[in-house]
Order: sequence, then structure tokens, then C-alpha cells
Amino acid sequence: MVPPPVAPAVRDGDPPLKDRLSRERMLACALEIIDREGIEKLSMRRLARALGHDPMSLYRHAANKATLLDGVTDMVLGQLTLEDPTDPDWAAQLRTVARRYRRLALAHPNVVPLMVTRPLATPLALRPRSTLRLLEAILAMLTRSGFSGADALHVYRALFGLLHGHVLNELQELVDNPDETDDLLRLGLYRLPIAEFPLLRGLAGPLASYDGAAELESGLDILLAGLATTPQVRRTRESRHRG
Amino acid sequence: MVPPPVAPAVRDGDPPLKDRLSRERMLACALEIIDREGIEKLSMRRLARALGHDPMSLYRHAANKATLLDGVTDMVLGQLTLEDPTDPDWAAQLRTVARRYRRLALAHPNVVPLMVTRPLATPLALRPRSTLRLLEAILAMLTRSGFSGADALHVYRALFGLLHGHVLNELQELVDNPDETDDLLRLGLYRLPIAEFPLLRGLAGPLASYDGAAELESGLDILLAGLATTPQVRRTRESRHRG
DNA sequence: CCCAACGGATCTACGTCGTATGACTACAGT
DNA sequence: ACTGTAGTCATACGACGTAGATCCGTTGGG
Repeated sequence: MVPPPVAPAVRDGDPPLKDRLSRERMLACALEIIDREGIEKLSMRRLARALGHDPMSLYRHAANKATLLDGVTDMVLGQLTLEDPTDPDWAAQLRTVARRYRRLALAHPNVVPLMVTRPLATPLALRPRSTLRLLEAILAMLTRSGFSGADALHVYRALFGLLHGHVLNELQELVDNPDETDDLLRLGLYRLPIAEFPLLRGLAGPLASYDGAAELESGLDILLAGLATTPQVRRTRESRHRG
Repeated sequence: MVPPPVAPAVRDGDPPLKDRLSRERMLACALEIIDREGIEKLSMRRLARALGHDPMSLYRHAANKATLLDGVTDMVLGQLTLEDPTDPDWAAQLRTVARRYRRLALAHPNVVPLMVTRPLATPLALRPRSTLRLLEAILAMLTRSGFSGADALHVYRALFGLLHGHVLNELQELVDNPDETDDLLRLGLYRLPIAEFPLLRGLAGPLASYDGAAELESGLDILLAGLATTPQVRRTRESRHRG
């Protein structure tokens, strides 16, 4: 009578290998919950239940819930890297990063609030490492292309300003009643009093046919064109001082 | 034994007049708490305590906590209006709106996460009325200046994309240790391994001397210049079709 | 081969949260 | 006087994040 299988939890050699808890499994599972049900449905207890563990076990791999969330965004943003840091066409590089950032955001819309707001609560140097690595890589790429450090920083900021803004815009195109075919009804615009919102109500069509990819491209066109002609950057690139 | 005056709560005629609870007082108090201590410190119970009322009273003026938060952001954004909707210089109008948006964000940094992310959870037509009123006013101003409705929408989106992105950028310039005079220490950059982040560590100066106002202006320069020359918008403005 | 020590996993417990329910009060209109 | 109607509050429930104590499988020393 070696194992009277009373314990429902601990099987023989089975569990230690099978559901060994790792930081990666934990973060992946958290991401899944967030993707499926939204951020506010993710609790430590629920996550632990989904992993088949005790809630307290999670604290072995994350100091608290906030850093767990940071870990999730870090994991998502970690997928964003510079394709080829030595490619001399800096504008093209930035374009691909931008497109891939957009794809990431669309793939994980529920994580976007974290991606854009977590940095507000974290001093630069304590940000997720993947973010910092990407920043460093972009700075390196830009300085290789002739930008001063300060200007490279400027460009990085402009790019991510655009990206954050764009992604927030695009994800706002949420519909009120997706089944409805008429744009006015689908967007819920019929609720708005015509007298007060004549123009807005008239724009159901354009609102409904928002094309995020095209919108981002035109934003990038404007930004990159602007970066090439805006005084302080051009001057620095031509005569190569510090900024 | 009708009323053994057990109830410690209800005094005579004193409280009903004195601290009458109104939606405005409630939202104002909530904003104060958020400004002072941050969003996650605002709970219904704490807010009620601060107002000298029972927590449940709050639900008379807000359906739940989420709509209370919406009310707070609505109140903040409600301060943002078009100065003079008939001014024909649309670019100047947009510039002032942008500057005032930035001022608002800086005045209430802890509300910014709400301002940028609440719309993600709310279909357009159910957004706070102040937001929608501003949108309508901007659309009206732009169409008066010759934009088609669709293009006006495009411009609105571009502007607020820029604003959201910029504000998120600017507020990230948080410091690790504000008392320190040396930039490298103040930003916490010393934590980063030099080998992995040489450029980033070298940019302590530029990072520390970020000038949000100037940054926004240059963003606006680029955007407005771009809007004036980007093909689809210019074409539409010249020959006035629908978009 | 036993035992002690160690370290990760788990249990229990505390205080707080959002809010459903429903009782009580104060006044408005009949 | 009676009946809504709207504001206030007391109580209660279930879920939350996590501190602290406890347990237990592994391992290294005798």
C-alpha cells in the first residue's frame, strides 16, 4: 500500500515535471487571460487557478501584481525588435518597426492600455528591459545613420508618440452593436441628438470605414517628411554637431 | 418603542443642508484625491469618507465606479473648448486647443491614463459629452474652413493622435530620485549596464533637459505642415468632393 | 541510512474593495 | 391621511492582494 491515492494534489512523479511553474508559463497564461477577457478580469487568484497552483506561488516569480503586469507588457513588447540594425535606410527601418508595433497592438488590444501607461509609473531606468533594448537599438541605428544622440532621441520620441497616438486612435473604433449593418446604428450614433451633433452624426460612413493601416502610413509619411525638413534636425545632420 | 434613538448618524436638521451631496462635489473630490494620491488610491469608500457620507450614497450620482471615473475625466476634458469657433485660421485654432490640452494634462497627470484609455472601453456615442462636444465643435470649425467632413475627421484624429502621444511622452520624463543633481543619478541611468546601453547612458543630458512645450510645438509644426501638403487632404480641399 | 537544514509550495488570515439588498426618512402631489 | 419618489444609510457577500506561518520534498553531512 505504497500510494493510497488520497491526495488529489500531489501525484507521484507526475506533477513536478508536468505543471512546474515558471515565469514564462505564468506570464503566457496571464497574457491569455488578458487577451480573452480583459485586464480587469485578471486577478492573482484567477491566474493561479488557471495554472492549477496556489495563488501564493505566483509571488515566487513576481514581486506583486504590478510587476506581473509589467512582465506581461514586457513579453509583448519583447517581440518588437529592429529587423536589421545595420540597414542604412533609417526611415525604412522605422517604418517596419512602426508597422510591427501596430500589428502587436492589434493582436493584443487589451494589453495596449498597459503598453502606453505603465511607463508613466516607472522611471526610465526601471522600464522593462525589452523596451530599453529596443530604444538602445534604435538610437544605435540612427546614430549610425548620422544623427546626433540628442536628435536620435528626438526621432525616437516622435516615432513612439505617433505610434501611441495612432494605436489609441485605431482601437477606439469600437462598435456599439456589431451585428447591425447600418453604420449609424452600429456605431450607436443614433443616440446623439441631431440638433447638437449634426456633423458627427453625418460622418457615420467615414467613421465606419476607418483604415488603420493606411492611417498609420500617412502618419509616417508626414512624420518622416517632417523629420527630414524640420530645422534643428536637418541642421544637425548636415553639420554634425552635438544637439 | 418607536424610536429608541440608537442611530448615531442622523442628527436633527443639521446635516441635510450642510453637506448636501451633489454630483459636482463628488467628482471634484474624486479629482482631488486622484491628483493628490493617484488613481489606485481612489476607492468608493475613501471618496465617501472624504465627503463625510456613506459609500452607498455615491451610487445615487454614479452607476458604478467606472462611470464615476468617466465623470472625472469628463470634468477635466470639459475645460477644453474651442476658443472662438468662427475664427477662420483653423491651424491657429488647433494649436491653441493642443496647447490647452497639454496644460490640462500637466495639471492633472494622474488623470492622463484615464483620458487616453477610457475611450478604448466606450463606444463613440457613449463617450463623455464634453469630448463629443469638442469633437463636434472642431468638425464644425474645420468644415467652415473648407474641409470635407471626412477630412475634418481625419484632421481631428491626427491632432489627438499627436496629443495623446505627446502627453504620454512628456509625462514619462519621470525621475527616479528628484533630489540628485547629477542627471545620470537622478534618472537612475546608472543602473543600466554600460556594455548593453552605451548610448542611452550617454544621453542623460538630453533626457533631463526635455522641453515639452517646444516638443509639442515642433510636433504641431510637422503635423500642420503635413496636413497642408498630404495628397488626399489637399486634393479634397481644392476640389471639394466628399472623402 | 538517518537526520538536519533549506527552500519552494501551500494554508490561513487580515483588511479592503465594489456593490446588491433593503430599511428608513423627507417631502410632493393627490 | 396616503402614496409615491428620491435620497440616505446599515448590513452583508464575495472577491481581491498579499503578509506570515506552516508544511514538505530534496539534499548534503554524519
